[in-house]
Amino acid sequence: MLDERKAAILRTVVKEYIKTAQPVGSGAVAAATTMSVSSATIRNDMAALENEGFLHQPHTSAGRVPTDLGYRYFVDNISEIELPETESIKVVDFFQQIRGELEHLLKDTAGLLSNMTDYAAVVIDHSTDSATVRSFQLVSLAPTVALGVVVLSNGVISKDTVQLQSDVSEADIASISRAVAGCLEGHALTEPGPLRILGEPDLDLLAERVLAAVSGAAGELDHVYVDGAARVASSFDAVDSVQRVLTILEQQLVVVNVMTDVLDRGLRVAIGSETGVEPLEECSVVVAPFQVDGEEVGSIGVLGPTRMNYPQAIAAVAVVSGQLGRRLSEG
Amino acid sequence: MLDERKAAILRTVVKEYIKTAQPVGSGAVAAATTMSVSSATIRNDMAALENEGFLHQPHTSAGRVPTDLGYRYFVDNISEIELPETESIKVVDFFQQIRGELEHLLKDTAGLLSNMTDYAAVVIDHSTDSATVRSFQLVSLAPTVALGVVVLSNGVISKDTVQLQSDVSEADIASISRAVAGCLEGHALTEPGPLRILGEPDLDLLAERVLAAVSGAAGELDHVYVDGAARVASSFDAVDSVQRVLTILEQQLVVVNVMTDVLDRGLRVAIGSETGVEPLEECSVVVAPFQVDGEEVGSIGVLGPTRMNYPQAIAAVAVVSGQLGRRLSEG
DNA sequence: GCTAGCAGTCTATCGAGTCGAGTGCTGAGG
DNA sequence: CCTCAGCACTCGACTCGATAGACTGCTAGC
Repeated sequence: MLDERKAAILRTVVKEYIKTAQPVGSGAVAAATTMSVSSATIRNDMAALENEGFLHQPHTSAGRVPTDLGYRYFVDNISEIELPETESIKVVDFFQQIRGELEHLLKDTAGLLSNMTDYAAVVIDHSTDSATVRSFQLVSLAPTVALGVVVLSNGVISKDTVQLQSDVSEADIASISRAVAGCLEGHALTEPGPLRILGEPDLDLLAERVLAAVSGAAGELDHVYVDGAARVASSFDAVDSVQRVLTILEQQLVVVNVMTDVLDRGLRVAIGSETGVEPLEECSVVVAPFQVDGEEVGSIGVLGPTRMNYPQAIAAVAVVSGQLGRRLSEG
Repeated sequence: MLDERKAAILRTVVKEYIKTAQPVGSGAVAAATTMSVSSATIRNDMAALENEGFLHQPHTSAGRVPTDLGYRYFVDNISEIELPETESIKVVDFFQQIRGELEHLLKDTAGLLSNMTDYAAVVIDHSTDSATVRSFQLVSLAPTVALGVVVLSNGVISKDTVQLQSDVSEADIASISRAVAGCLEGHALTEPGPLRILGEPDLDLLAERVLAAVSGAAGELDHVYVDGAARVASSFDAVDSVQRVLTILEQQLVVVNVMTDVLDRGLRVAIGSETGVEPLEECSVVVAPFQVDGEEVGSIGVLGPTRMNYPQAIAAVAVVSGQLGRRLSEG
């Protein structure tokens, strides 16, 4: 545990470093706080903080830079999480005015969050896991290809093509369609009801395959929306850092894993190596789940440099996730 | 017009610069060619080439760098467009093995192209404009919200939500659904057939609104797939160049405009400012349309630095667009 | 028309020297 | 025991001058 003064010093070092991106010296800390101690005292404490692993000195005669541990202490002790009112109003307005498909809403939410924070933003939606099927239809595309189309209660559509070995008549397709629809409608896609027997072995087999294909496609339904990837570029000064991060951001699977992982560990913020992904060592992630009708159905987050404006990012993520949940609960 | 030797010199300068990213001197040109002239002669020609606008000298006592005009001459006079056989085989294999939805196919095609060239790749699909409707269904989502779902002959789904003023019974939704389906099925989404009159003014009005909404959504169907955006990072050495380019790549509308623009002007390659977009001044674009059954239904392209390996990129784009068209024509 | 040779130009690099920011330590004072 | 002014020290950043090297343009001879 840190005594109060050291904690204050650590806080100011982090804040200053976030602001200036330059190593922070004892003089700068003395100037930036209202503390009535001299820079010499601060120097002693900073040396101690370095020993304890919270700060790092790039070289003698340079100021200090926070370590991941330093940032960690900082975010664990943030008291005031507040967004300037103009910002919160922007968010509320955004969710009041937005109309249209769920997909667009989520994409635009990522855009909003990225805009507010100036980092890359991610929205992950698995509300589809718990949505119920409103309609199912099997549509014949080509002589031996059919497409199963599922409409879910949240307006999302899931589909999967099914290869048919031999020609199947339109009438048979229709009856398979009805049978599968019967066992899906009203249920979650992953938990279909019993499949009504059609009587013809060929068709029953096909119906089962269709059902398996369609409910199997449910796994792909973790929809991911990334926006503002370009913004992370300005946070780094080495081109290859930028490339590493962008490469990760392009792999949506990795992004999803990182975010769910962080949430599973009960964290809201993952700093540097805490992300668990080596190319993100210079990055931090701030996440929050969002809820619809009390149930967690997705998560949103931002990804930026470890030298991130945590209070602002945490506040933005919190407000947006709250408002997004509210908006989605309204339908 | 350039005499043969100057042309050869320009070619080598471009090739060397593409390879090394360093200004190319007369000595390097002499060493890289089989020409039996001395560096002094080459010097004279290079000075002339600079006067004519094909080369640029960053400063006295530096080698020369191609201008956009120099690249233009180079690409206009590329003779052998050939991909190493191993590469072409990779492409053919790729299209033989790939299965599944059109969307995944196109996304993976972008991935393939990016992989081959090491630049960002773009695939634009407007095959949906000419696809015919296989099925239409109106699904009720909430008391006053319904979703029109269109399944097209290429397996693509288009949808649009429709707000209903008042409660509409399930039976009425079904009859609207049938009416709209009747006038859409078998037609292109943009050219529906006549709408069957239901007799009830309220429902007819609603049916028209649904039809308008659904065929209006067709405009959004220009599907764009971008892959390998991260790769462009390594092509530049200034972080803000990277950011400018990435910002453009994130705006799919701009990307589509640039690519269709280039094709409309009858070009296959746009170099630097030829792209018509200011942030892409340091970039070049190589595009090709792809055809299904003889009809152009989309385009693919790569985006990289002006210092691009044009022969390789042009060859890759050509081969991939050809194979993609062939694959899609097979169904 | 070509080219060897040469003088001239400009960059990149290196070392020396200086500046300044910031440190750690010490010793005096509360 | 804590605080702090003072001081010597360290080390990166910047400047300057000199040097080396990469090219060039020009000239004069073949």
